[in-house]
Amino acid sequence: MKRTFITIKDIARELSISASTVSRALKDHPDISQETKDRVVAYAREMGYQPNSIALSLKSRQSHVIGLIVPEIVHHFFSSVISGIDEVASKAGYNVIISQSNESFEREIHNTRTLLGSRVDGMLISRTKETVDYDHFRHIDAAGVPMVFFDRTCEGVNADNVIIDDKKAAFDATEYLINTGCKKIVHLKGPENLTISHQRLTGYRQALEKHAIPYKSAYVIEADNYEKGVNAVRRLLSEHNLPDAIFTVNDLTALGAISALKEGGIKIPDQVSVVGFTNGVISRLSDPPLTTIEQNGFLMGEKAAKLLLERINNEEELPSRTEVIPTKLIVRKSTY
Amino acid sequence: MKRTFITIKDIARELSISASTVSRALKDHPDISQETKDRVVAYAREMGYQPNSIALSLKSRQSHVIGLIVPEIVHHFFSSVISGIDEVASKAGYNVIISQSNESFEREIHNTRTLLGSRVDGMLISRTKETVDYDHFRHIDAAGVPMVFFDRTCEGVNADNVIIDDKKAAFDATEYLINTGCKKIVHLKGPENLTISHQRLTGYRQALEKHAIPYKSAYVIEADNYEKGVNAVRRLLSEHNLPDAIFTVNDLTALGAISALKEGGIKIPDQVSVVGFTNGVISRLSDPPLTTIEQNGFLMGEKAAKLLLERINNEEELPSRTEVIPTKLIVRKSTY
DNA sequence: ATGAAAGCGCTAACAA
DNA sequence: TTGTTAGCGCTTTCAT
Repeated sequence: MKRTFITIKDIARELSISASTVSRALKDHPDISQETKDRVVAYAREMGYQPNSIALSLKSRQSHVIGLIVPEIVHHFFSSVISGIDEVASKAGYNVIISQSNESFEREIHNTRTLLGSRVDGMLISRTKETVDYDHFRHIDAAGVPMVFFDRTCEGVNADNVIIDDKKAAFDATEYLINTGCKKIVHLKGPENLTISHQRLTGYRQALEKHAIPYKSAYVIEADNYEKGVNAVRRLLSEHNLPDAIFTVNDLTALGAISALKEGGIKIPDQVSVVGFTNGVISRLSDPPLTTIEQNGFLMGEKAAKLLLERINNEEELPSRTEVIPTKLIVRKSTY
Repeated sequence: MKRTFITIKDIARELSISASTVSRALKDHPDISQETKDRVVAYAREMGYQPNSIALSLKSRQSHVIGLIVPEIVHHFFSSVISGIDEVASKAGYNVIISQSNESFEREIHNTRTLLGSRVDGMLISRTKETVDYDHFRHIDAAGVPMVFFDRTCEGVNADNVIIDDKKAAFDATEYLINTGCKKIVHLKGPENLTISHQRLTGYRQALEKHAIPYKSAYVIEADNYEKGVNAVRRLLSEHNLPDAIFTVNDLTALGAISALKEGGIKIPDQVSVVGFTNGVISRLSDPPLTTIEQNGFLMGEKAAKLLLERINNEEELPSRTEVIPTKLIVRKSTY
């Protein structure tokens, strides 16, 4: 299977003109006579000439490629982000090279090296949970390649960040529960070592505080996946410690909670309201449909790509910016 | 923000040797003295030298990049495929440029052009539902760029295909329904234009035939998303034409069907059994959990990438191959 | 209006 | 053992 790409030289030889004339004719340069242009364009089209962007990249020192590193592709949130990135990038004439770190620090480092070798014009990164050392990112910056972090930021690295306001989102969710009459609100929180867990917990506490509801540590339980959600709620039920609302760190955990509640014969939302976080596909389709926080991954991807393109196309050093993607409470049938 | 990449020339100048010596030293060429190698390697490492793969690509006429076109990234099945592709590609030293067609024929054509321009070494494609004309794919073949289609194939195009045994999977699903006592089995099928739709319909028919259940065209309705699933079943209900089972072309449609059944007060699976197709995350979490066909996207991605790499690394023309990924019926609570 | 030549970063055949 | 040269495909001064 051998490649058969026609080049500018081929066209030049065939039409007995020089390569530079062909090049100019192809880009409608004013110096070239209409007749020559017509001949060149006609022949190029006939032969299906496709400019070699590798040669262009080498010449212009611009690859028109954006490097992307995500922890996992198979994840509704991240794939939404990727989709948003692709949308903006392709419109601007950029290609996207994708790579996943699989939450492995080693792989993340390897990915940055590869992308640097590919001379990507910029990188979009969501770091792994493991990543605590940012030298590889500083190295990218030192090479003069702009970066934008999304969802998971890196303090102290010269780059833009795109995040959501976790604290406010959690506050909104909790306040909504309070406003619909709930007083005993359990929070199923995320792992200690993630910033989002803290932020969301803080938003929850602030809402309670505002409405003079005492904070009870027994009502905050670590659970961030389906199974843990099931177990946490089963325990509450067995202790006859039924709350009137549950606010979870993500949708899957909420579904686990709902499953355990149903199992215990508890009516949702009549006896217990449930609010999730993310607004993934599943939240719309669960039974009952889940009230949740919309965390717009597509928008985050679009925004991150736009910030990156701005940086790429700006000669001057821009100051580090942090963009906050708005969230929204989506009320469905798991609450009043 | 200006790029600061060090080149072989820079190293050569600094060490007062020629560029070719540096090049050879860096790849441990036997001709070069150990001393020179040491100096070069040390300096290169110190300066963080990263070979410019664009220059390498131009020289070697190999980009080590695979082009990927999917209809939609935000889709559990496709993101699984992408993940599998990335796994194999990155291990083999290939990058993946991703692009989505958004089920638009125009965009698909545009994507193929762009990727061709990028001189990708091969393409992995799942075409849009709209695509009926394959000239743009033939053009890729004419350029000598190998292709592998996955999930959605293109008859008459010189390429490999990776599919699942849709016919058998549909047969298995339908026969399972029959074996659990169902006789009036509705099939919500996919669009005419996709081979998978036909295959799944055929499997459904063959199962009926085997068990001497007459095929009724009124029981086969085109519906391939949530809303259409809802509508199709609502119509059946309003016509008092309740089946005892529904087999759908994908999970989302099944959930739509379930939603409409619940709305009509129909018990699942007591009155109607439901079987989906794909085994995405949602199927495990729906209420009731959905019986479905496991369609291993990750494996499909891995296989497709492997076939493509084989083609890329083989000079000889290989015959068109079709690889079938095994499926499995996952029985949950939406059936007996 | 067109052509010749140089160069982007790298490799490899050929010289020395 | 190392250097010189040419060339991958293209653009772009600088001639003509």
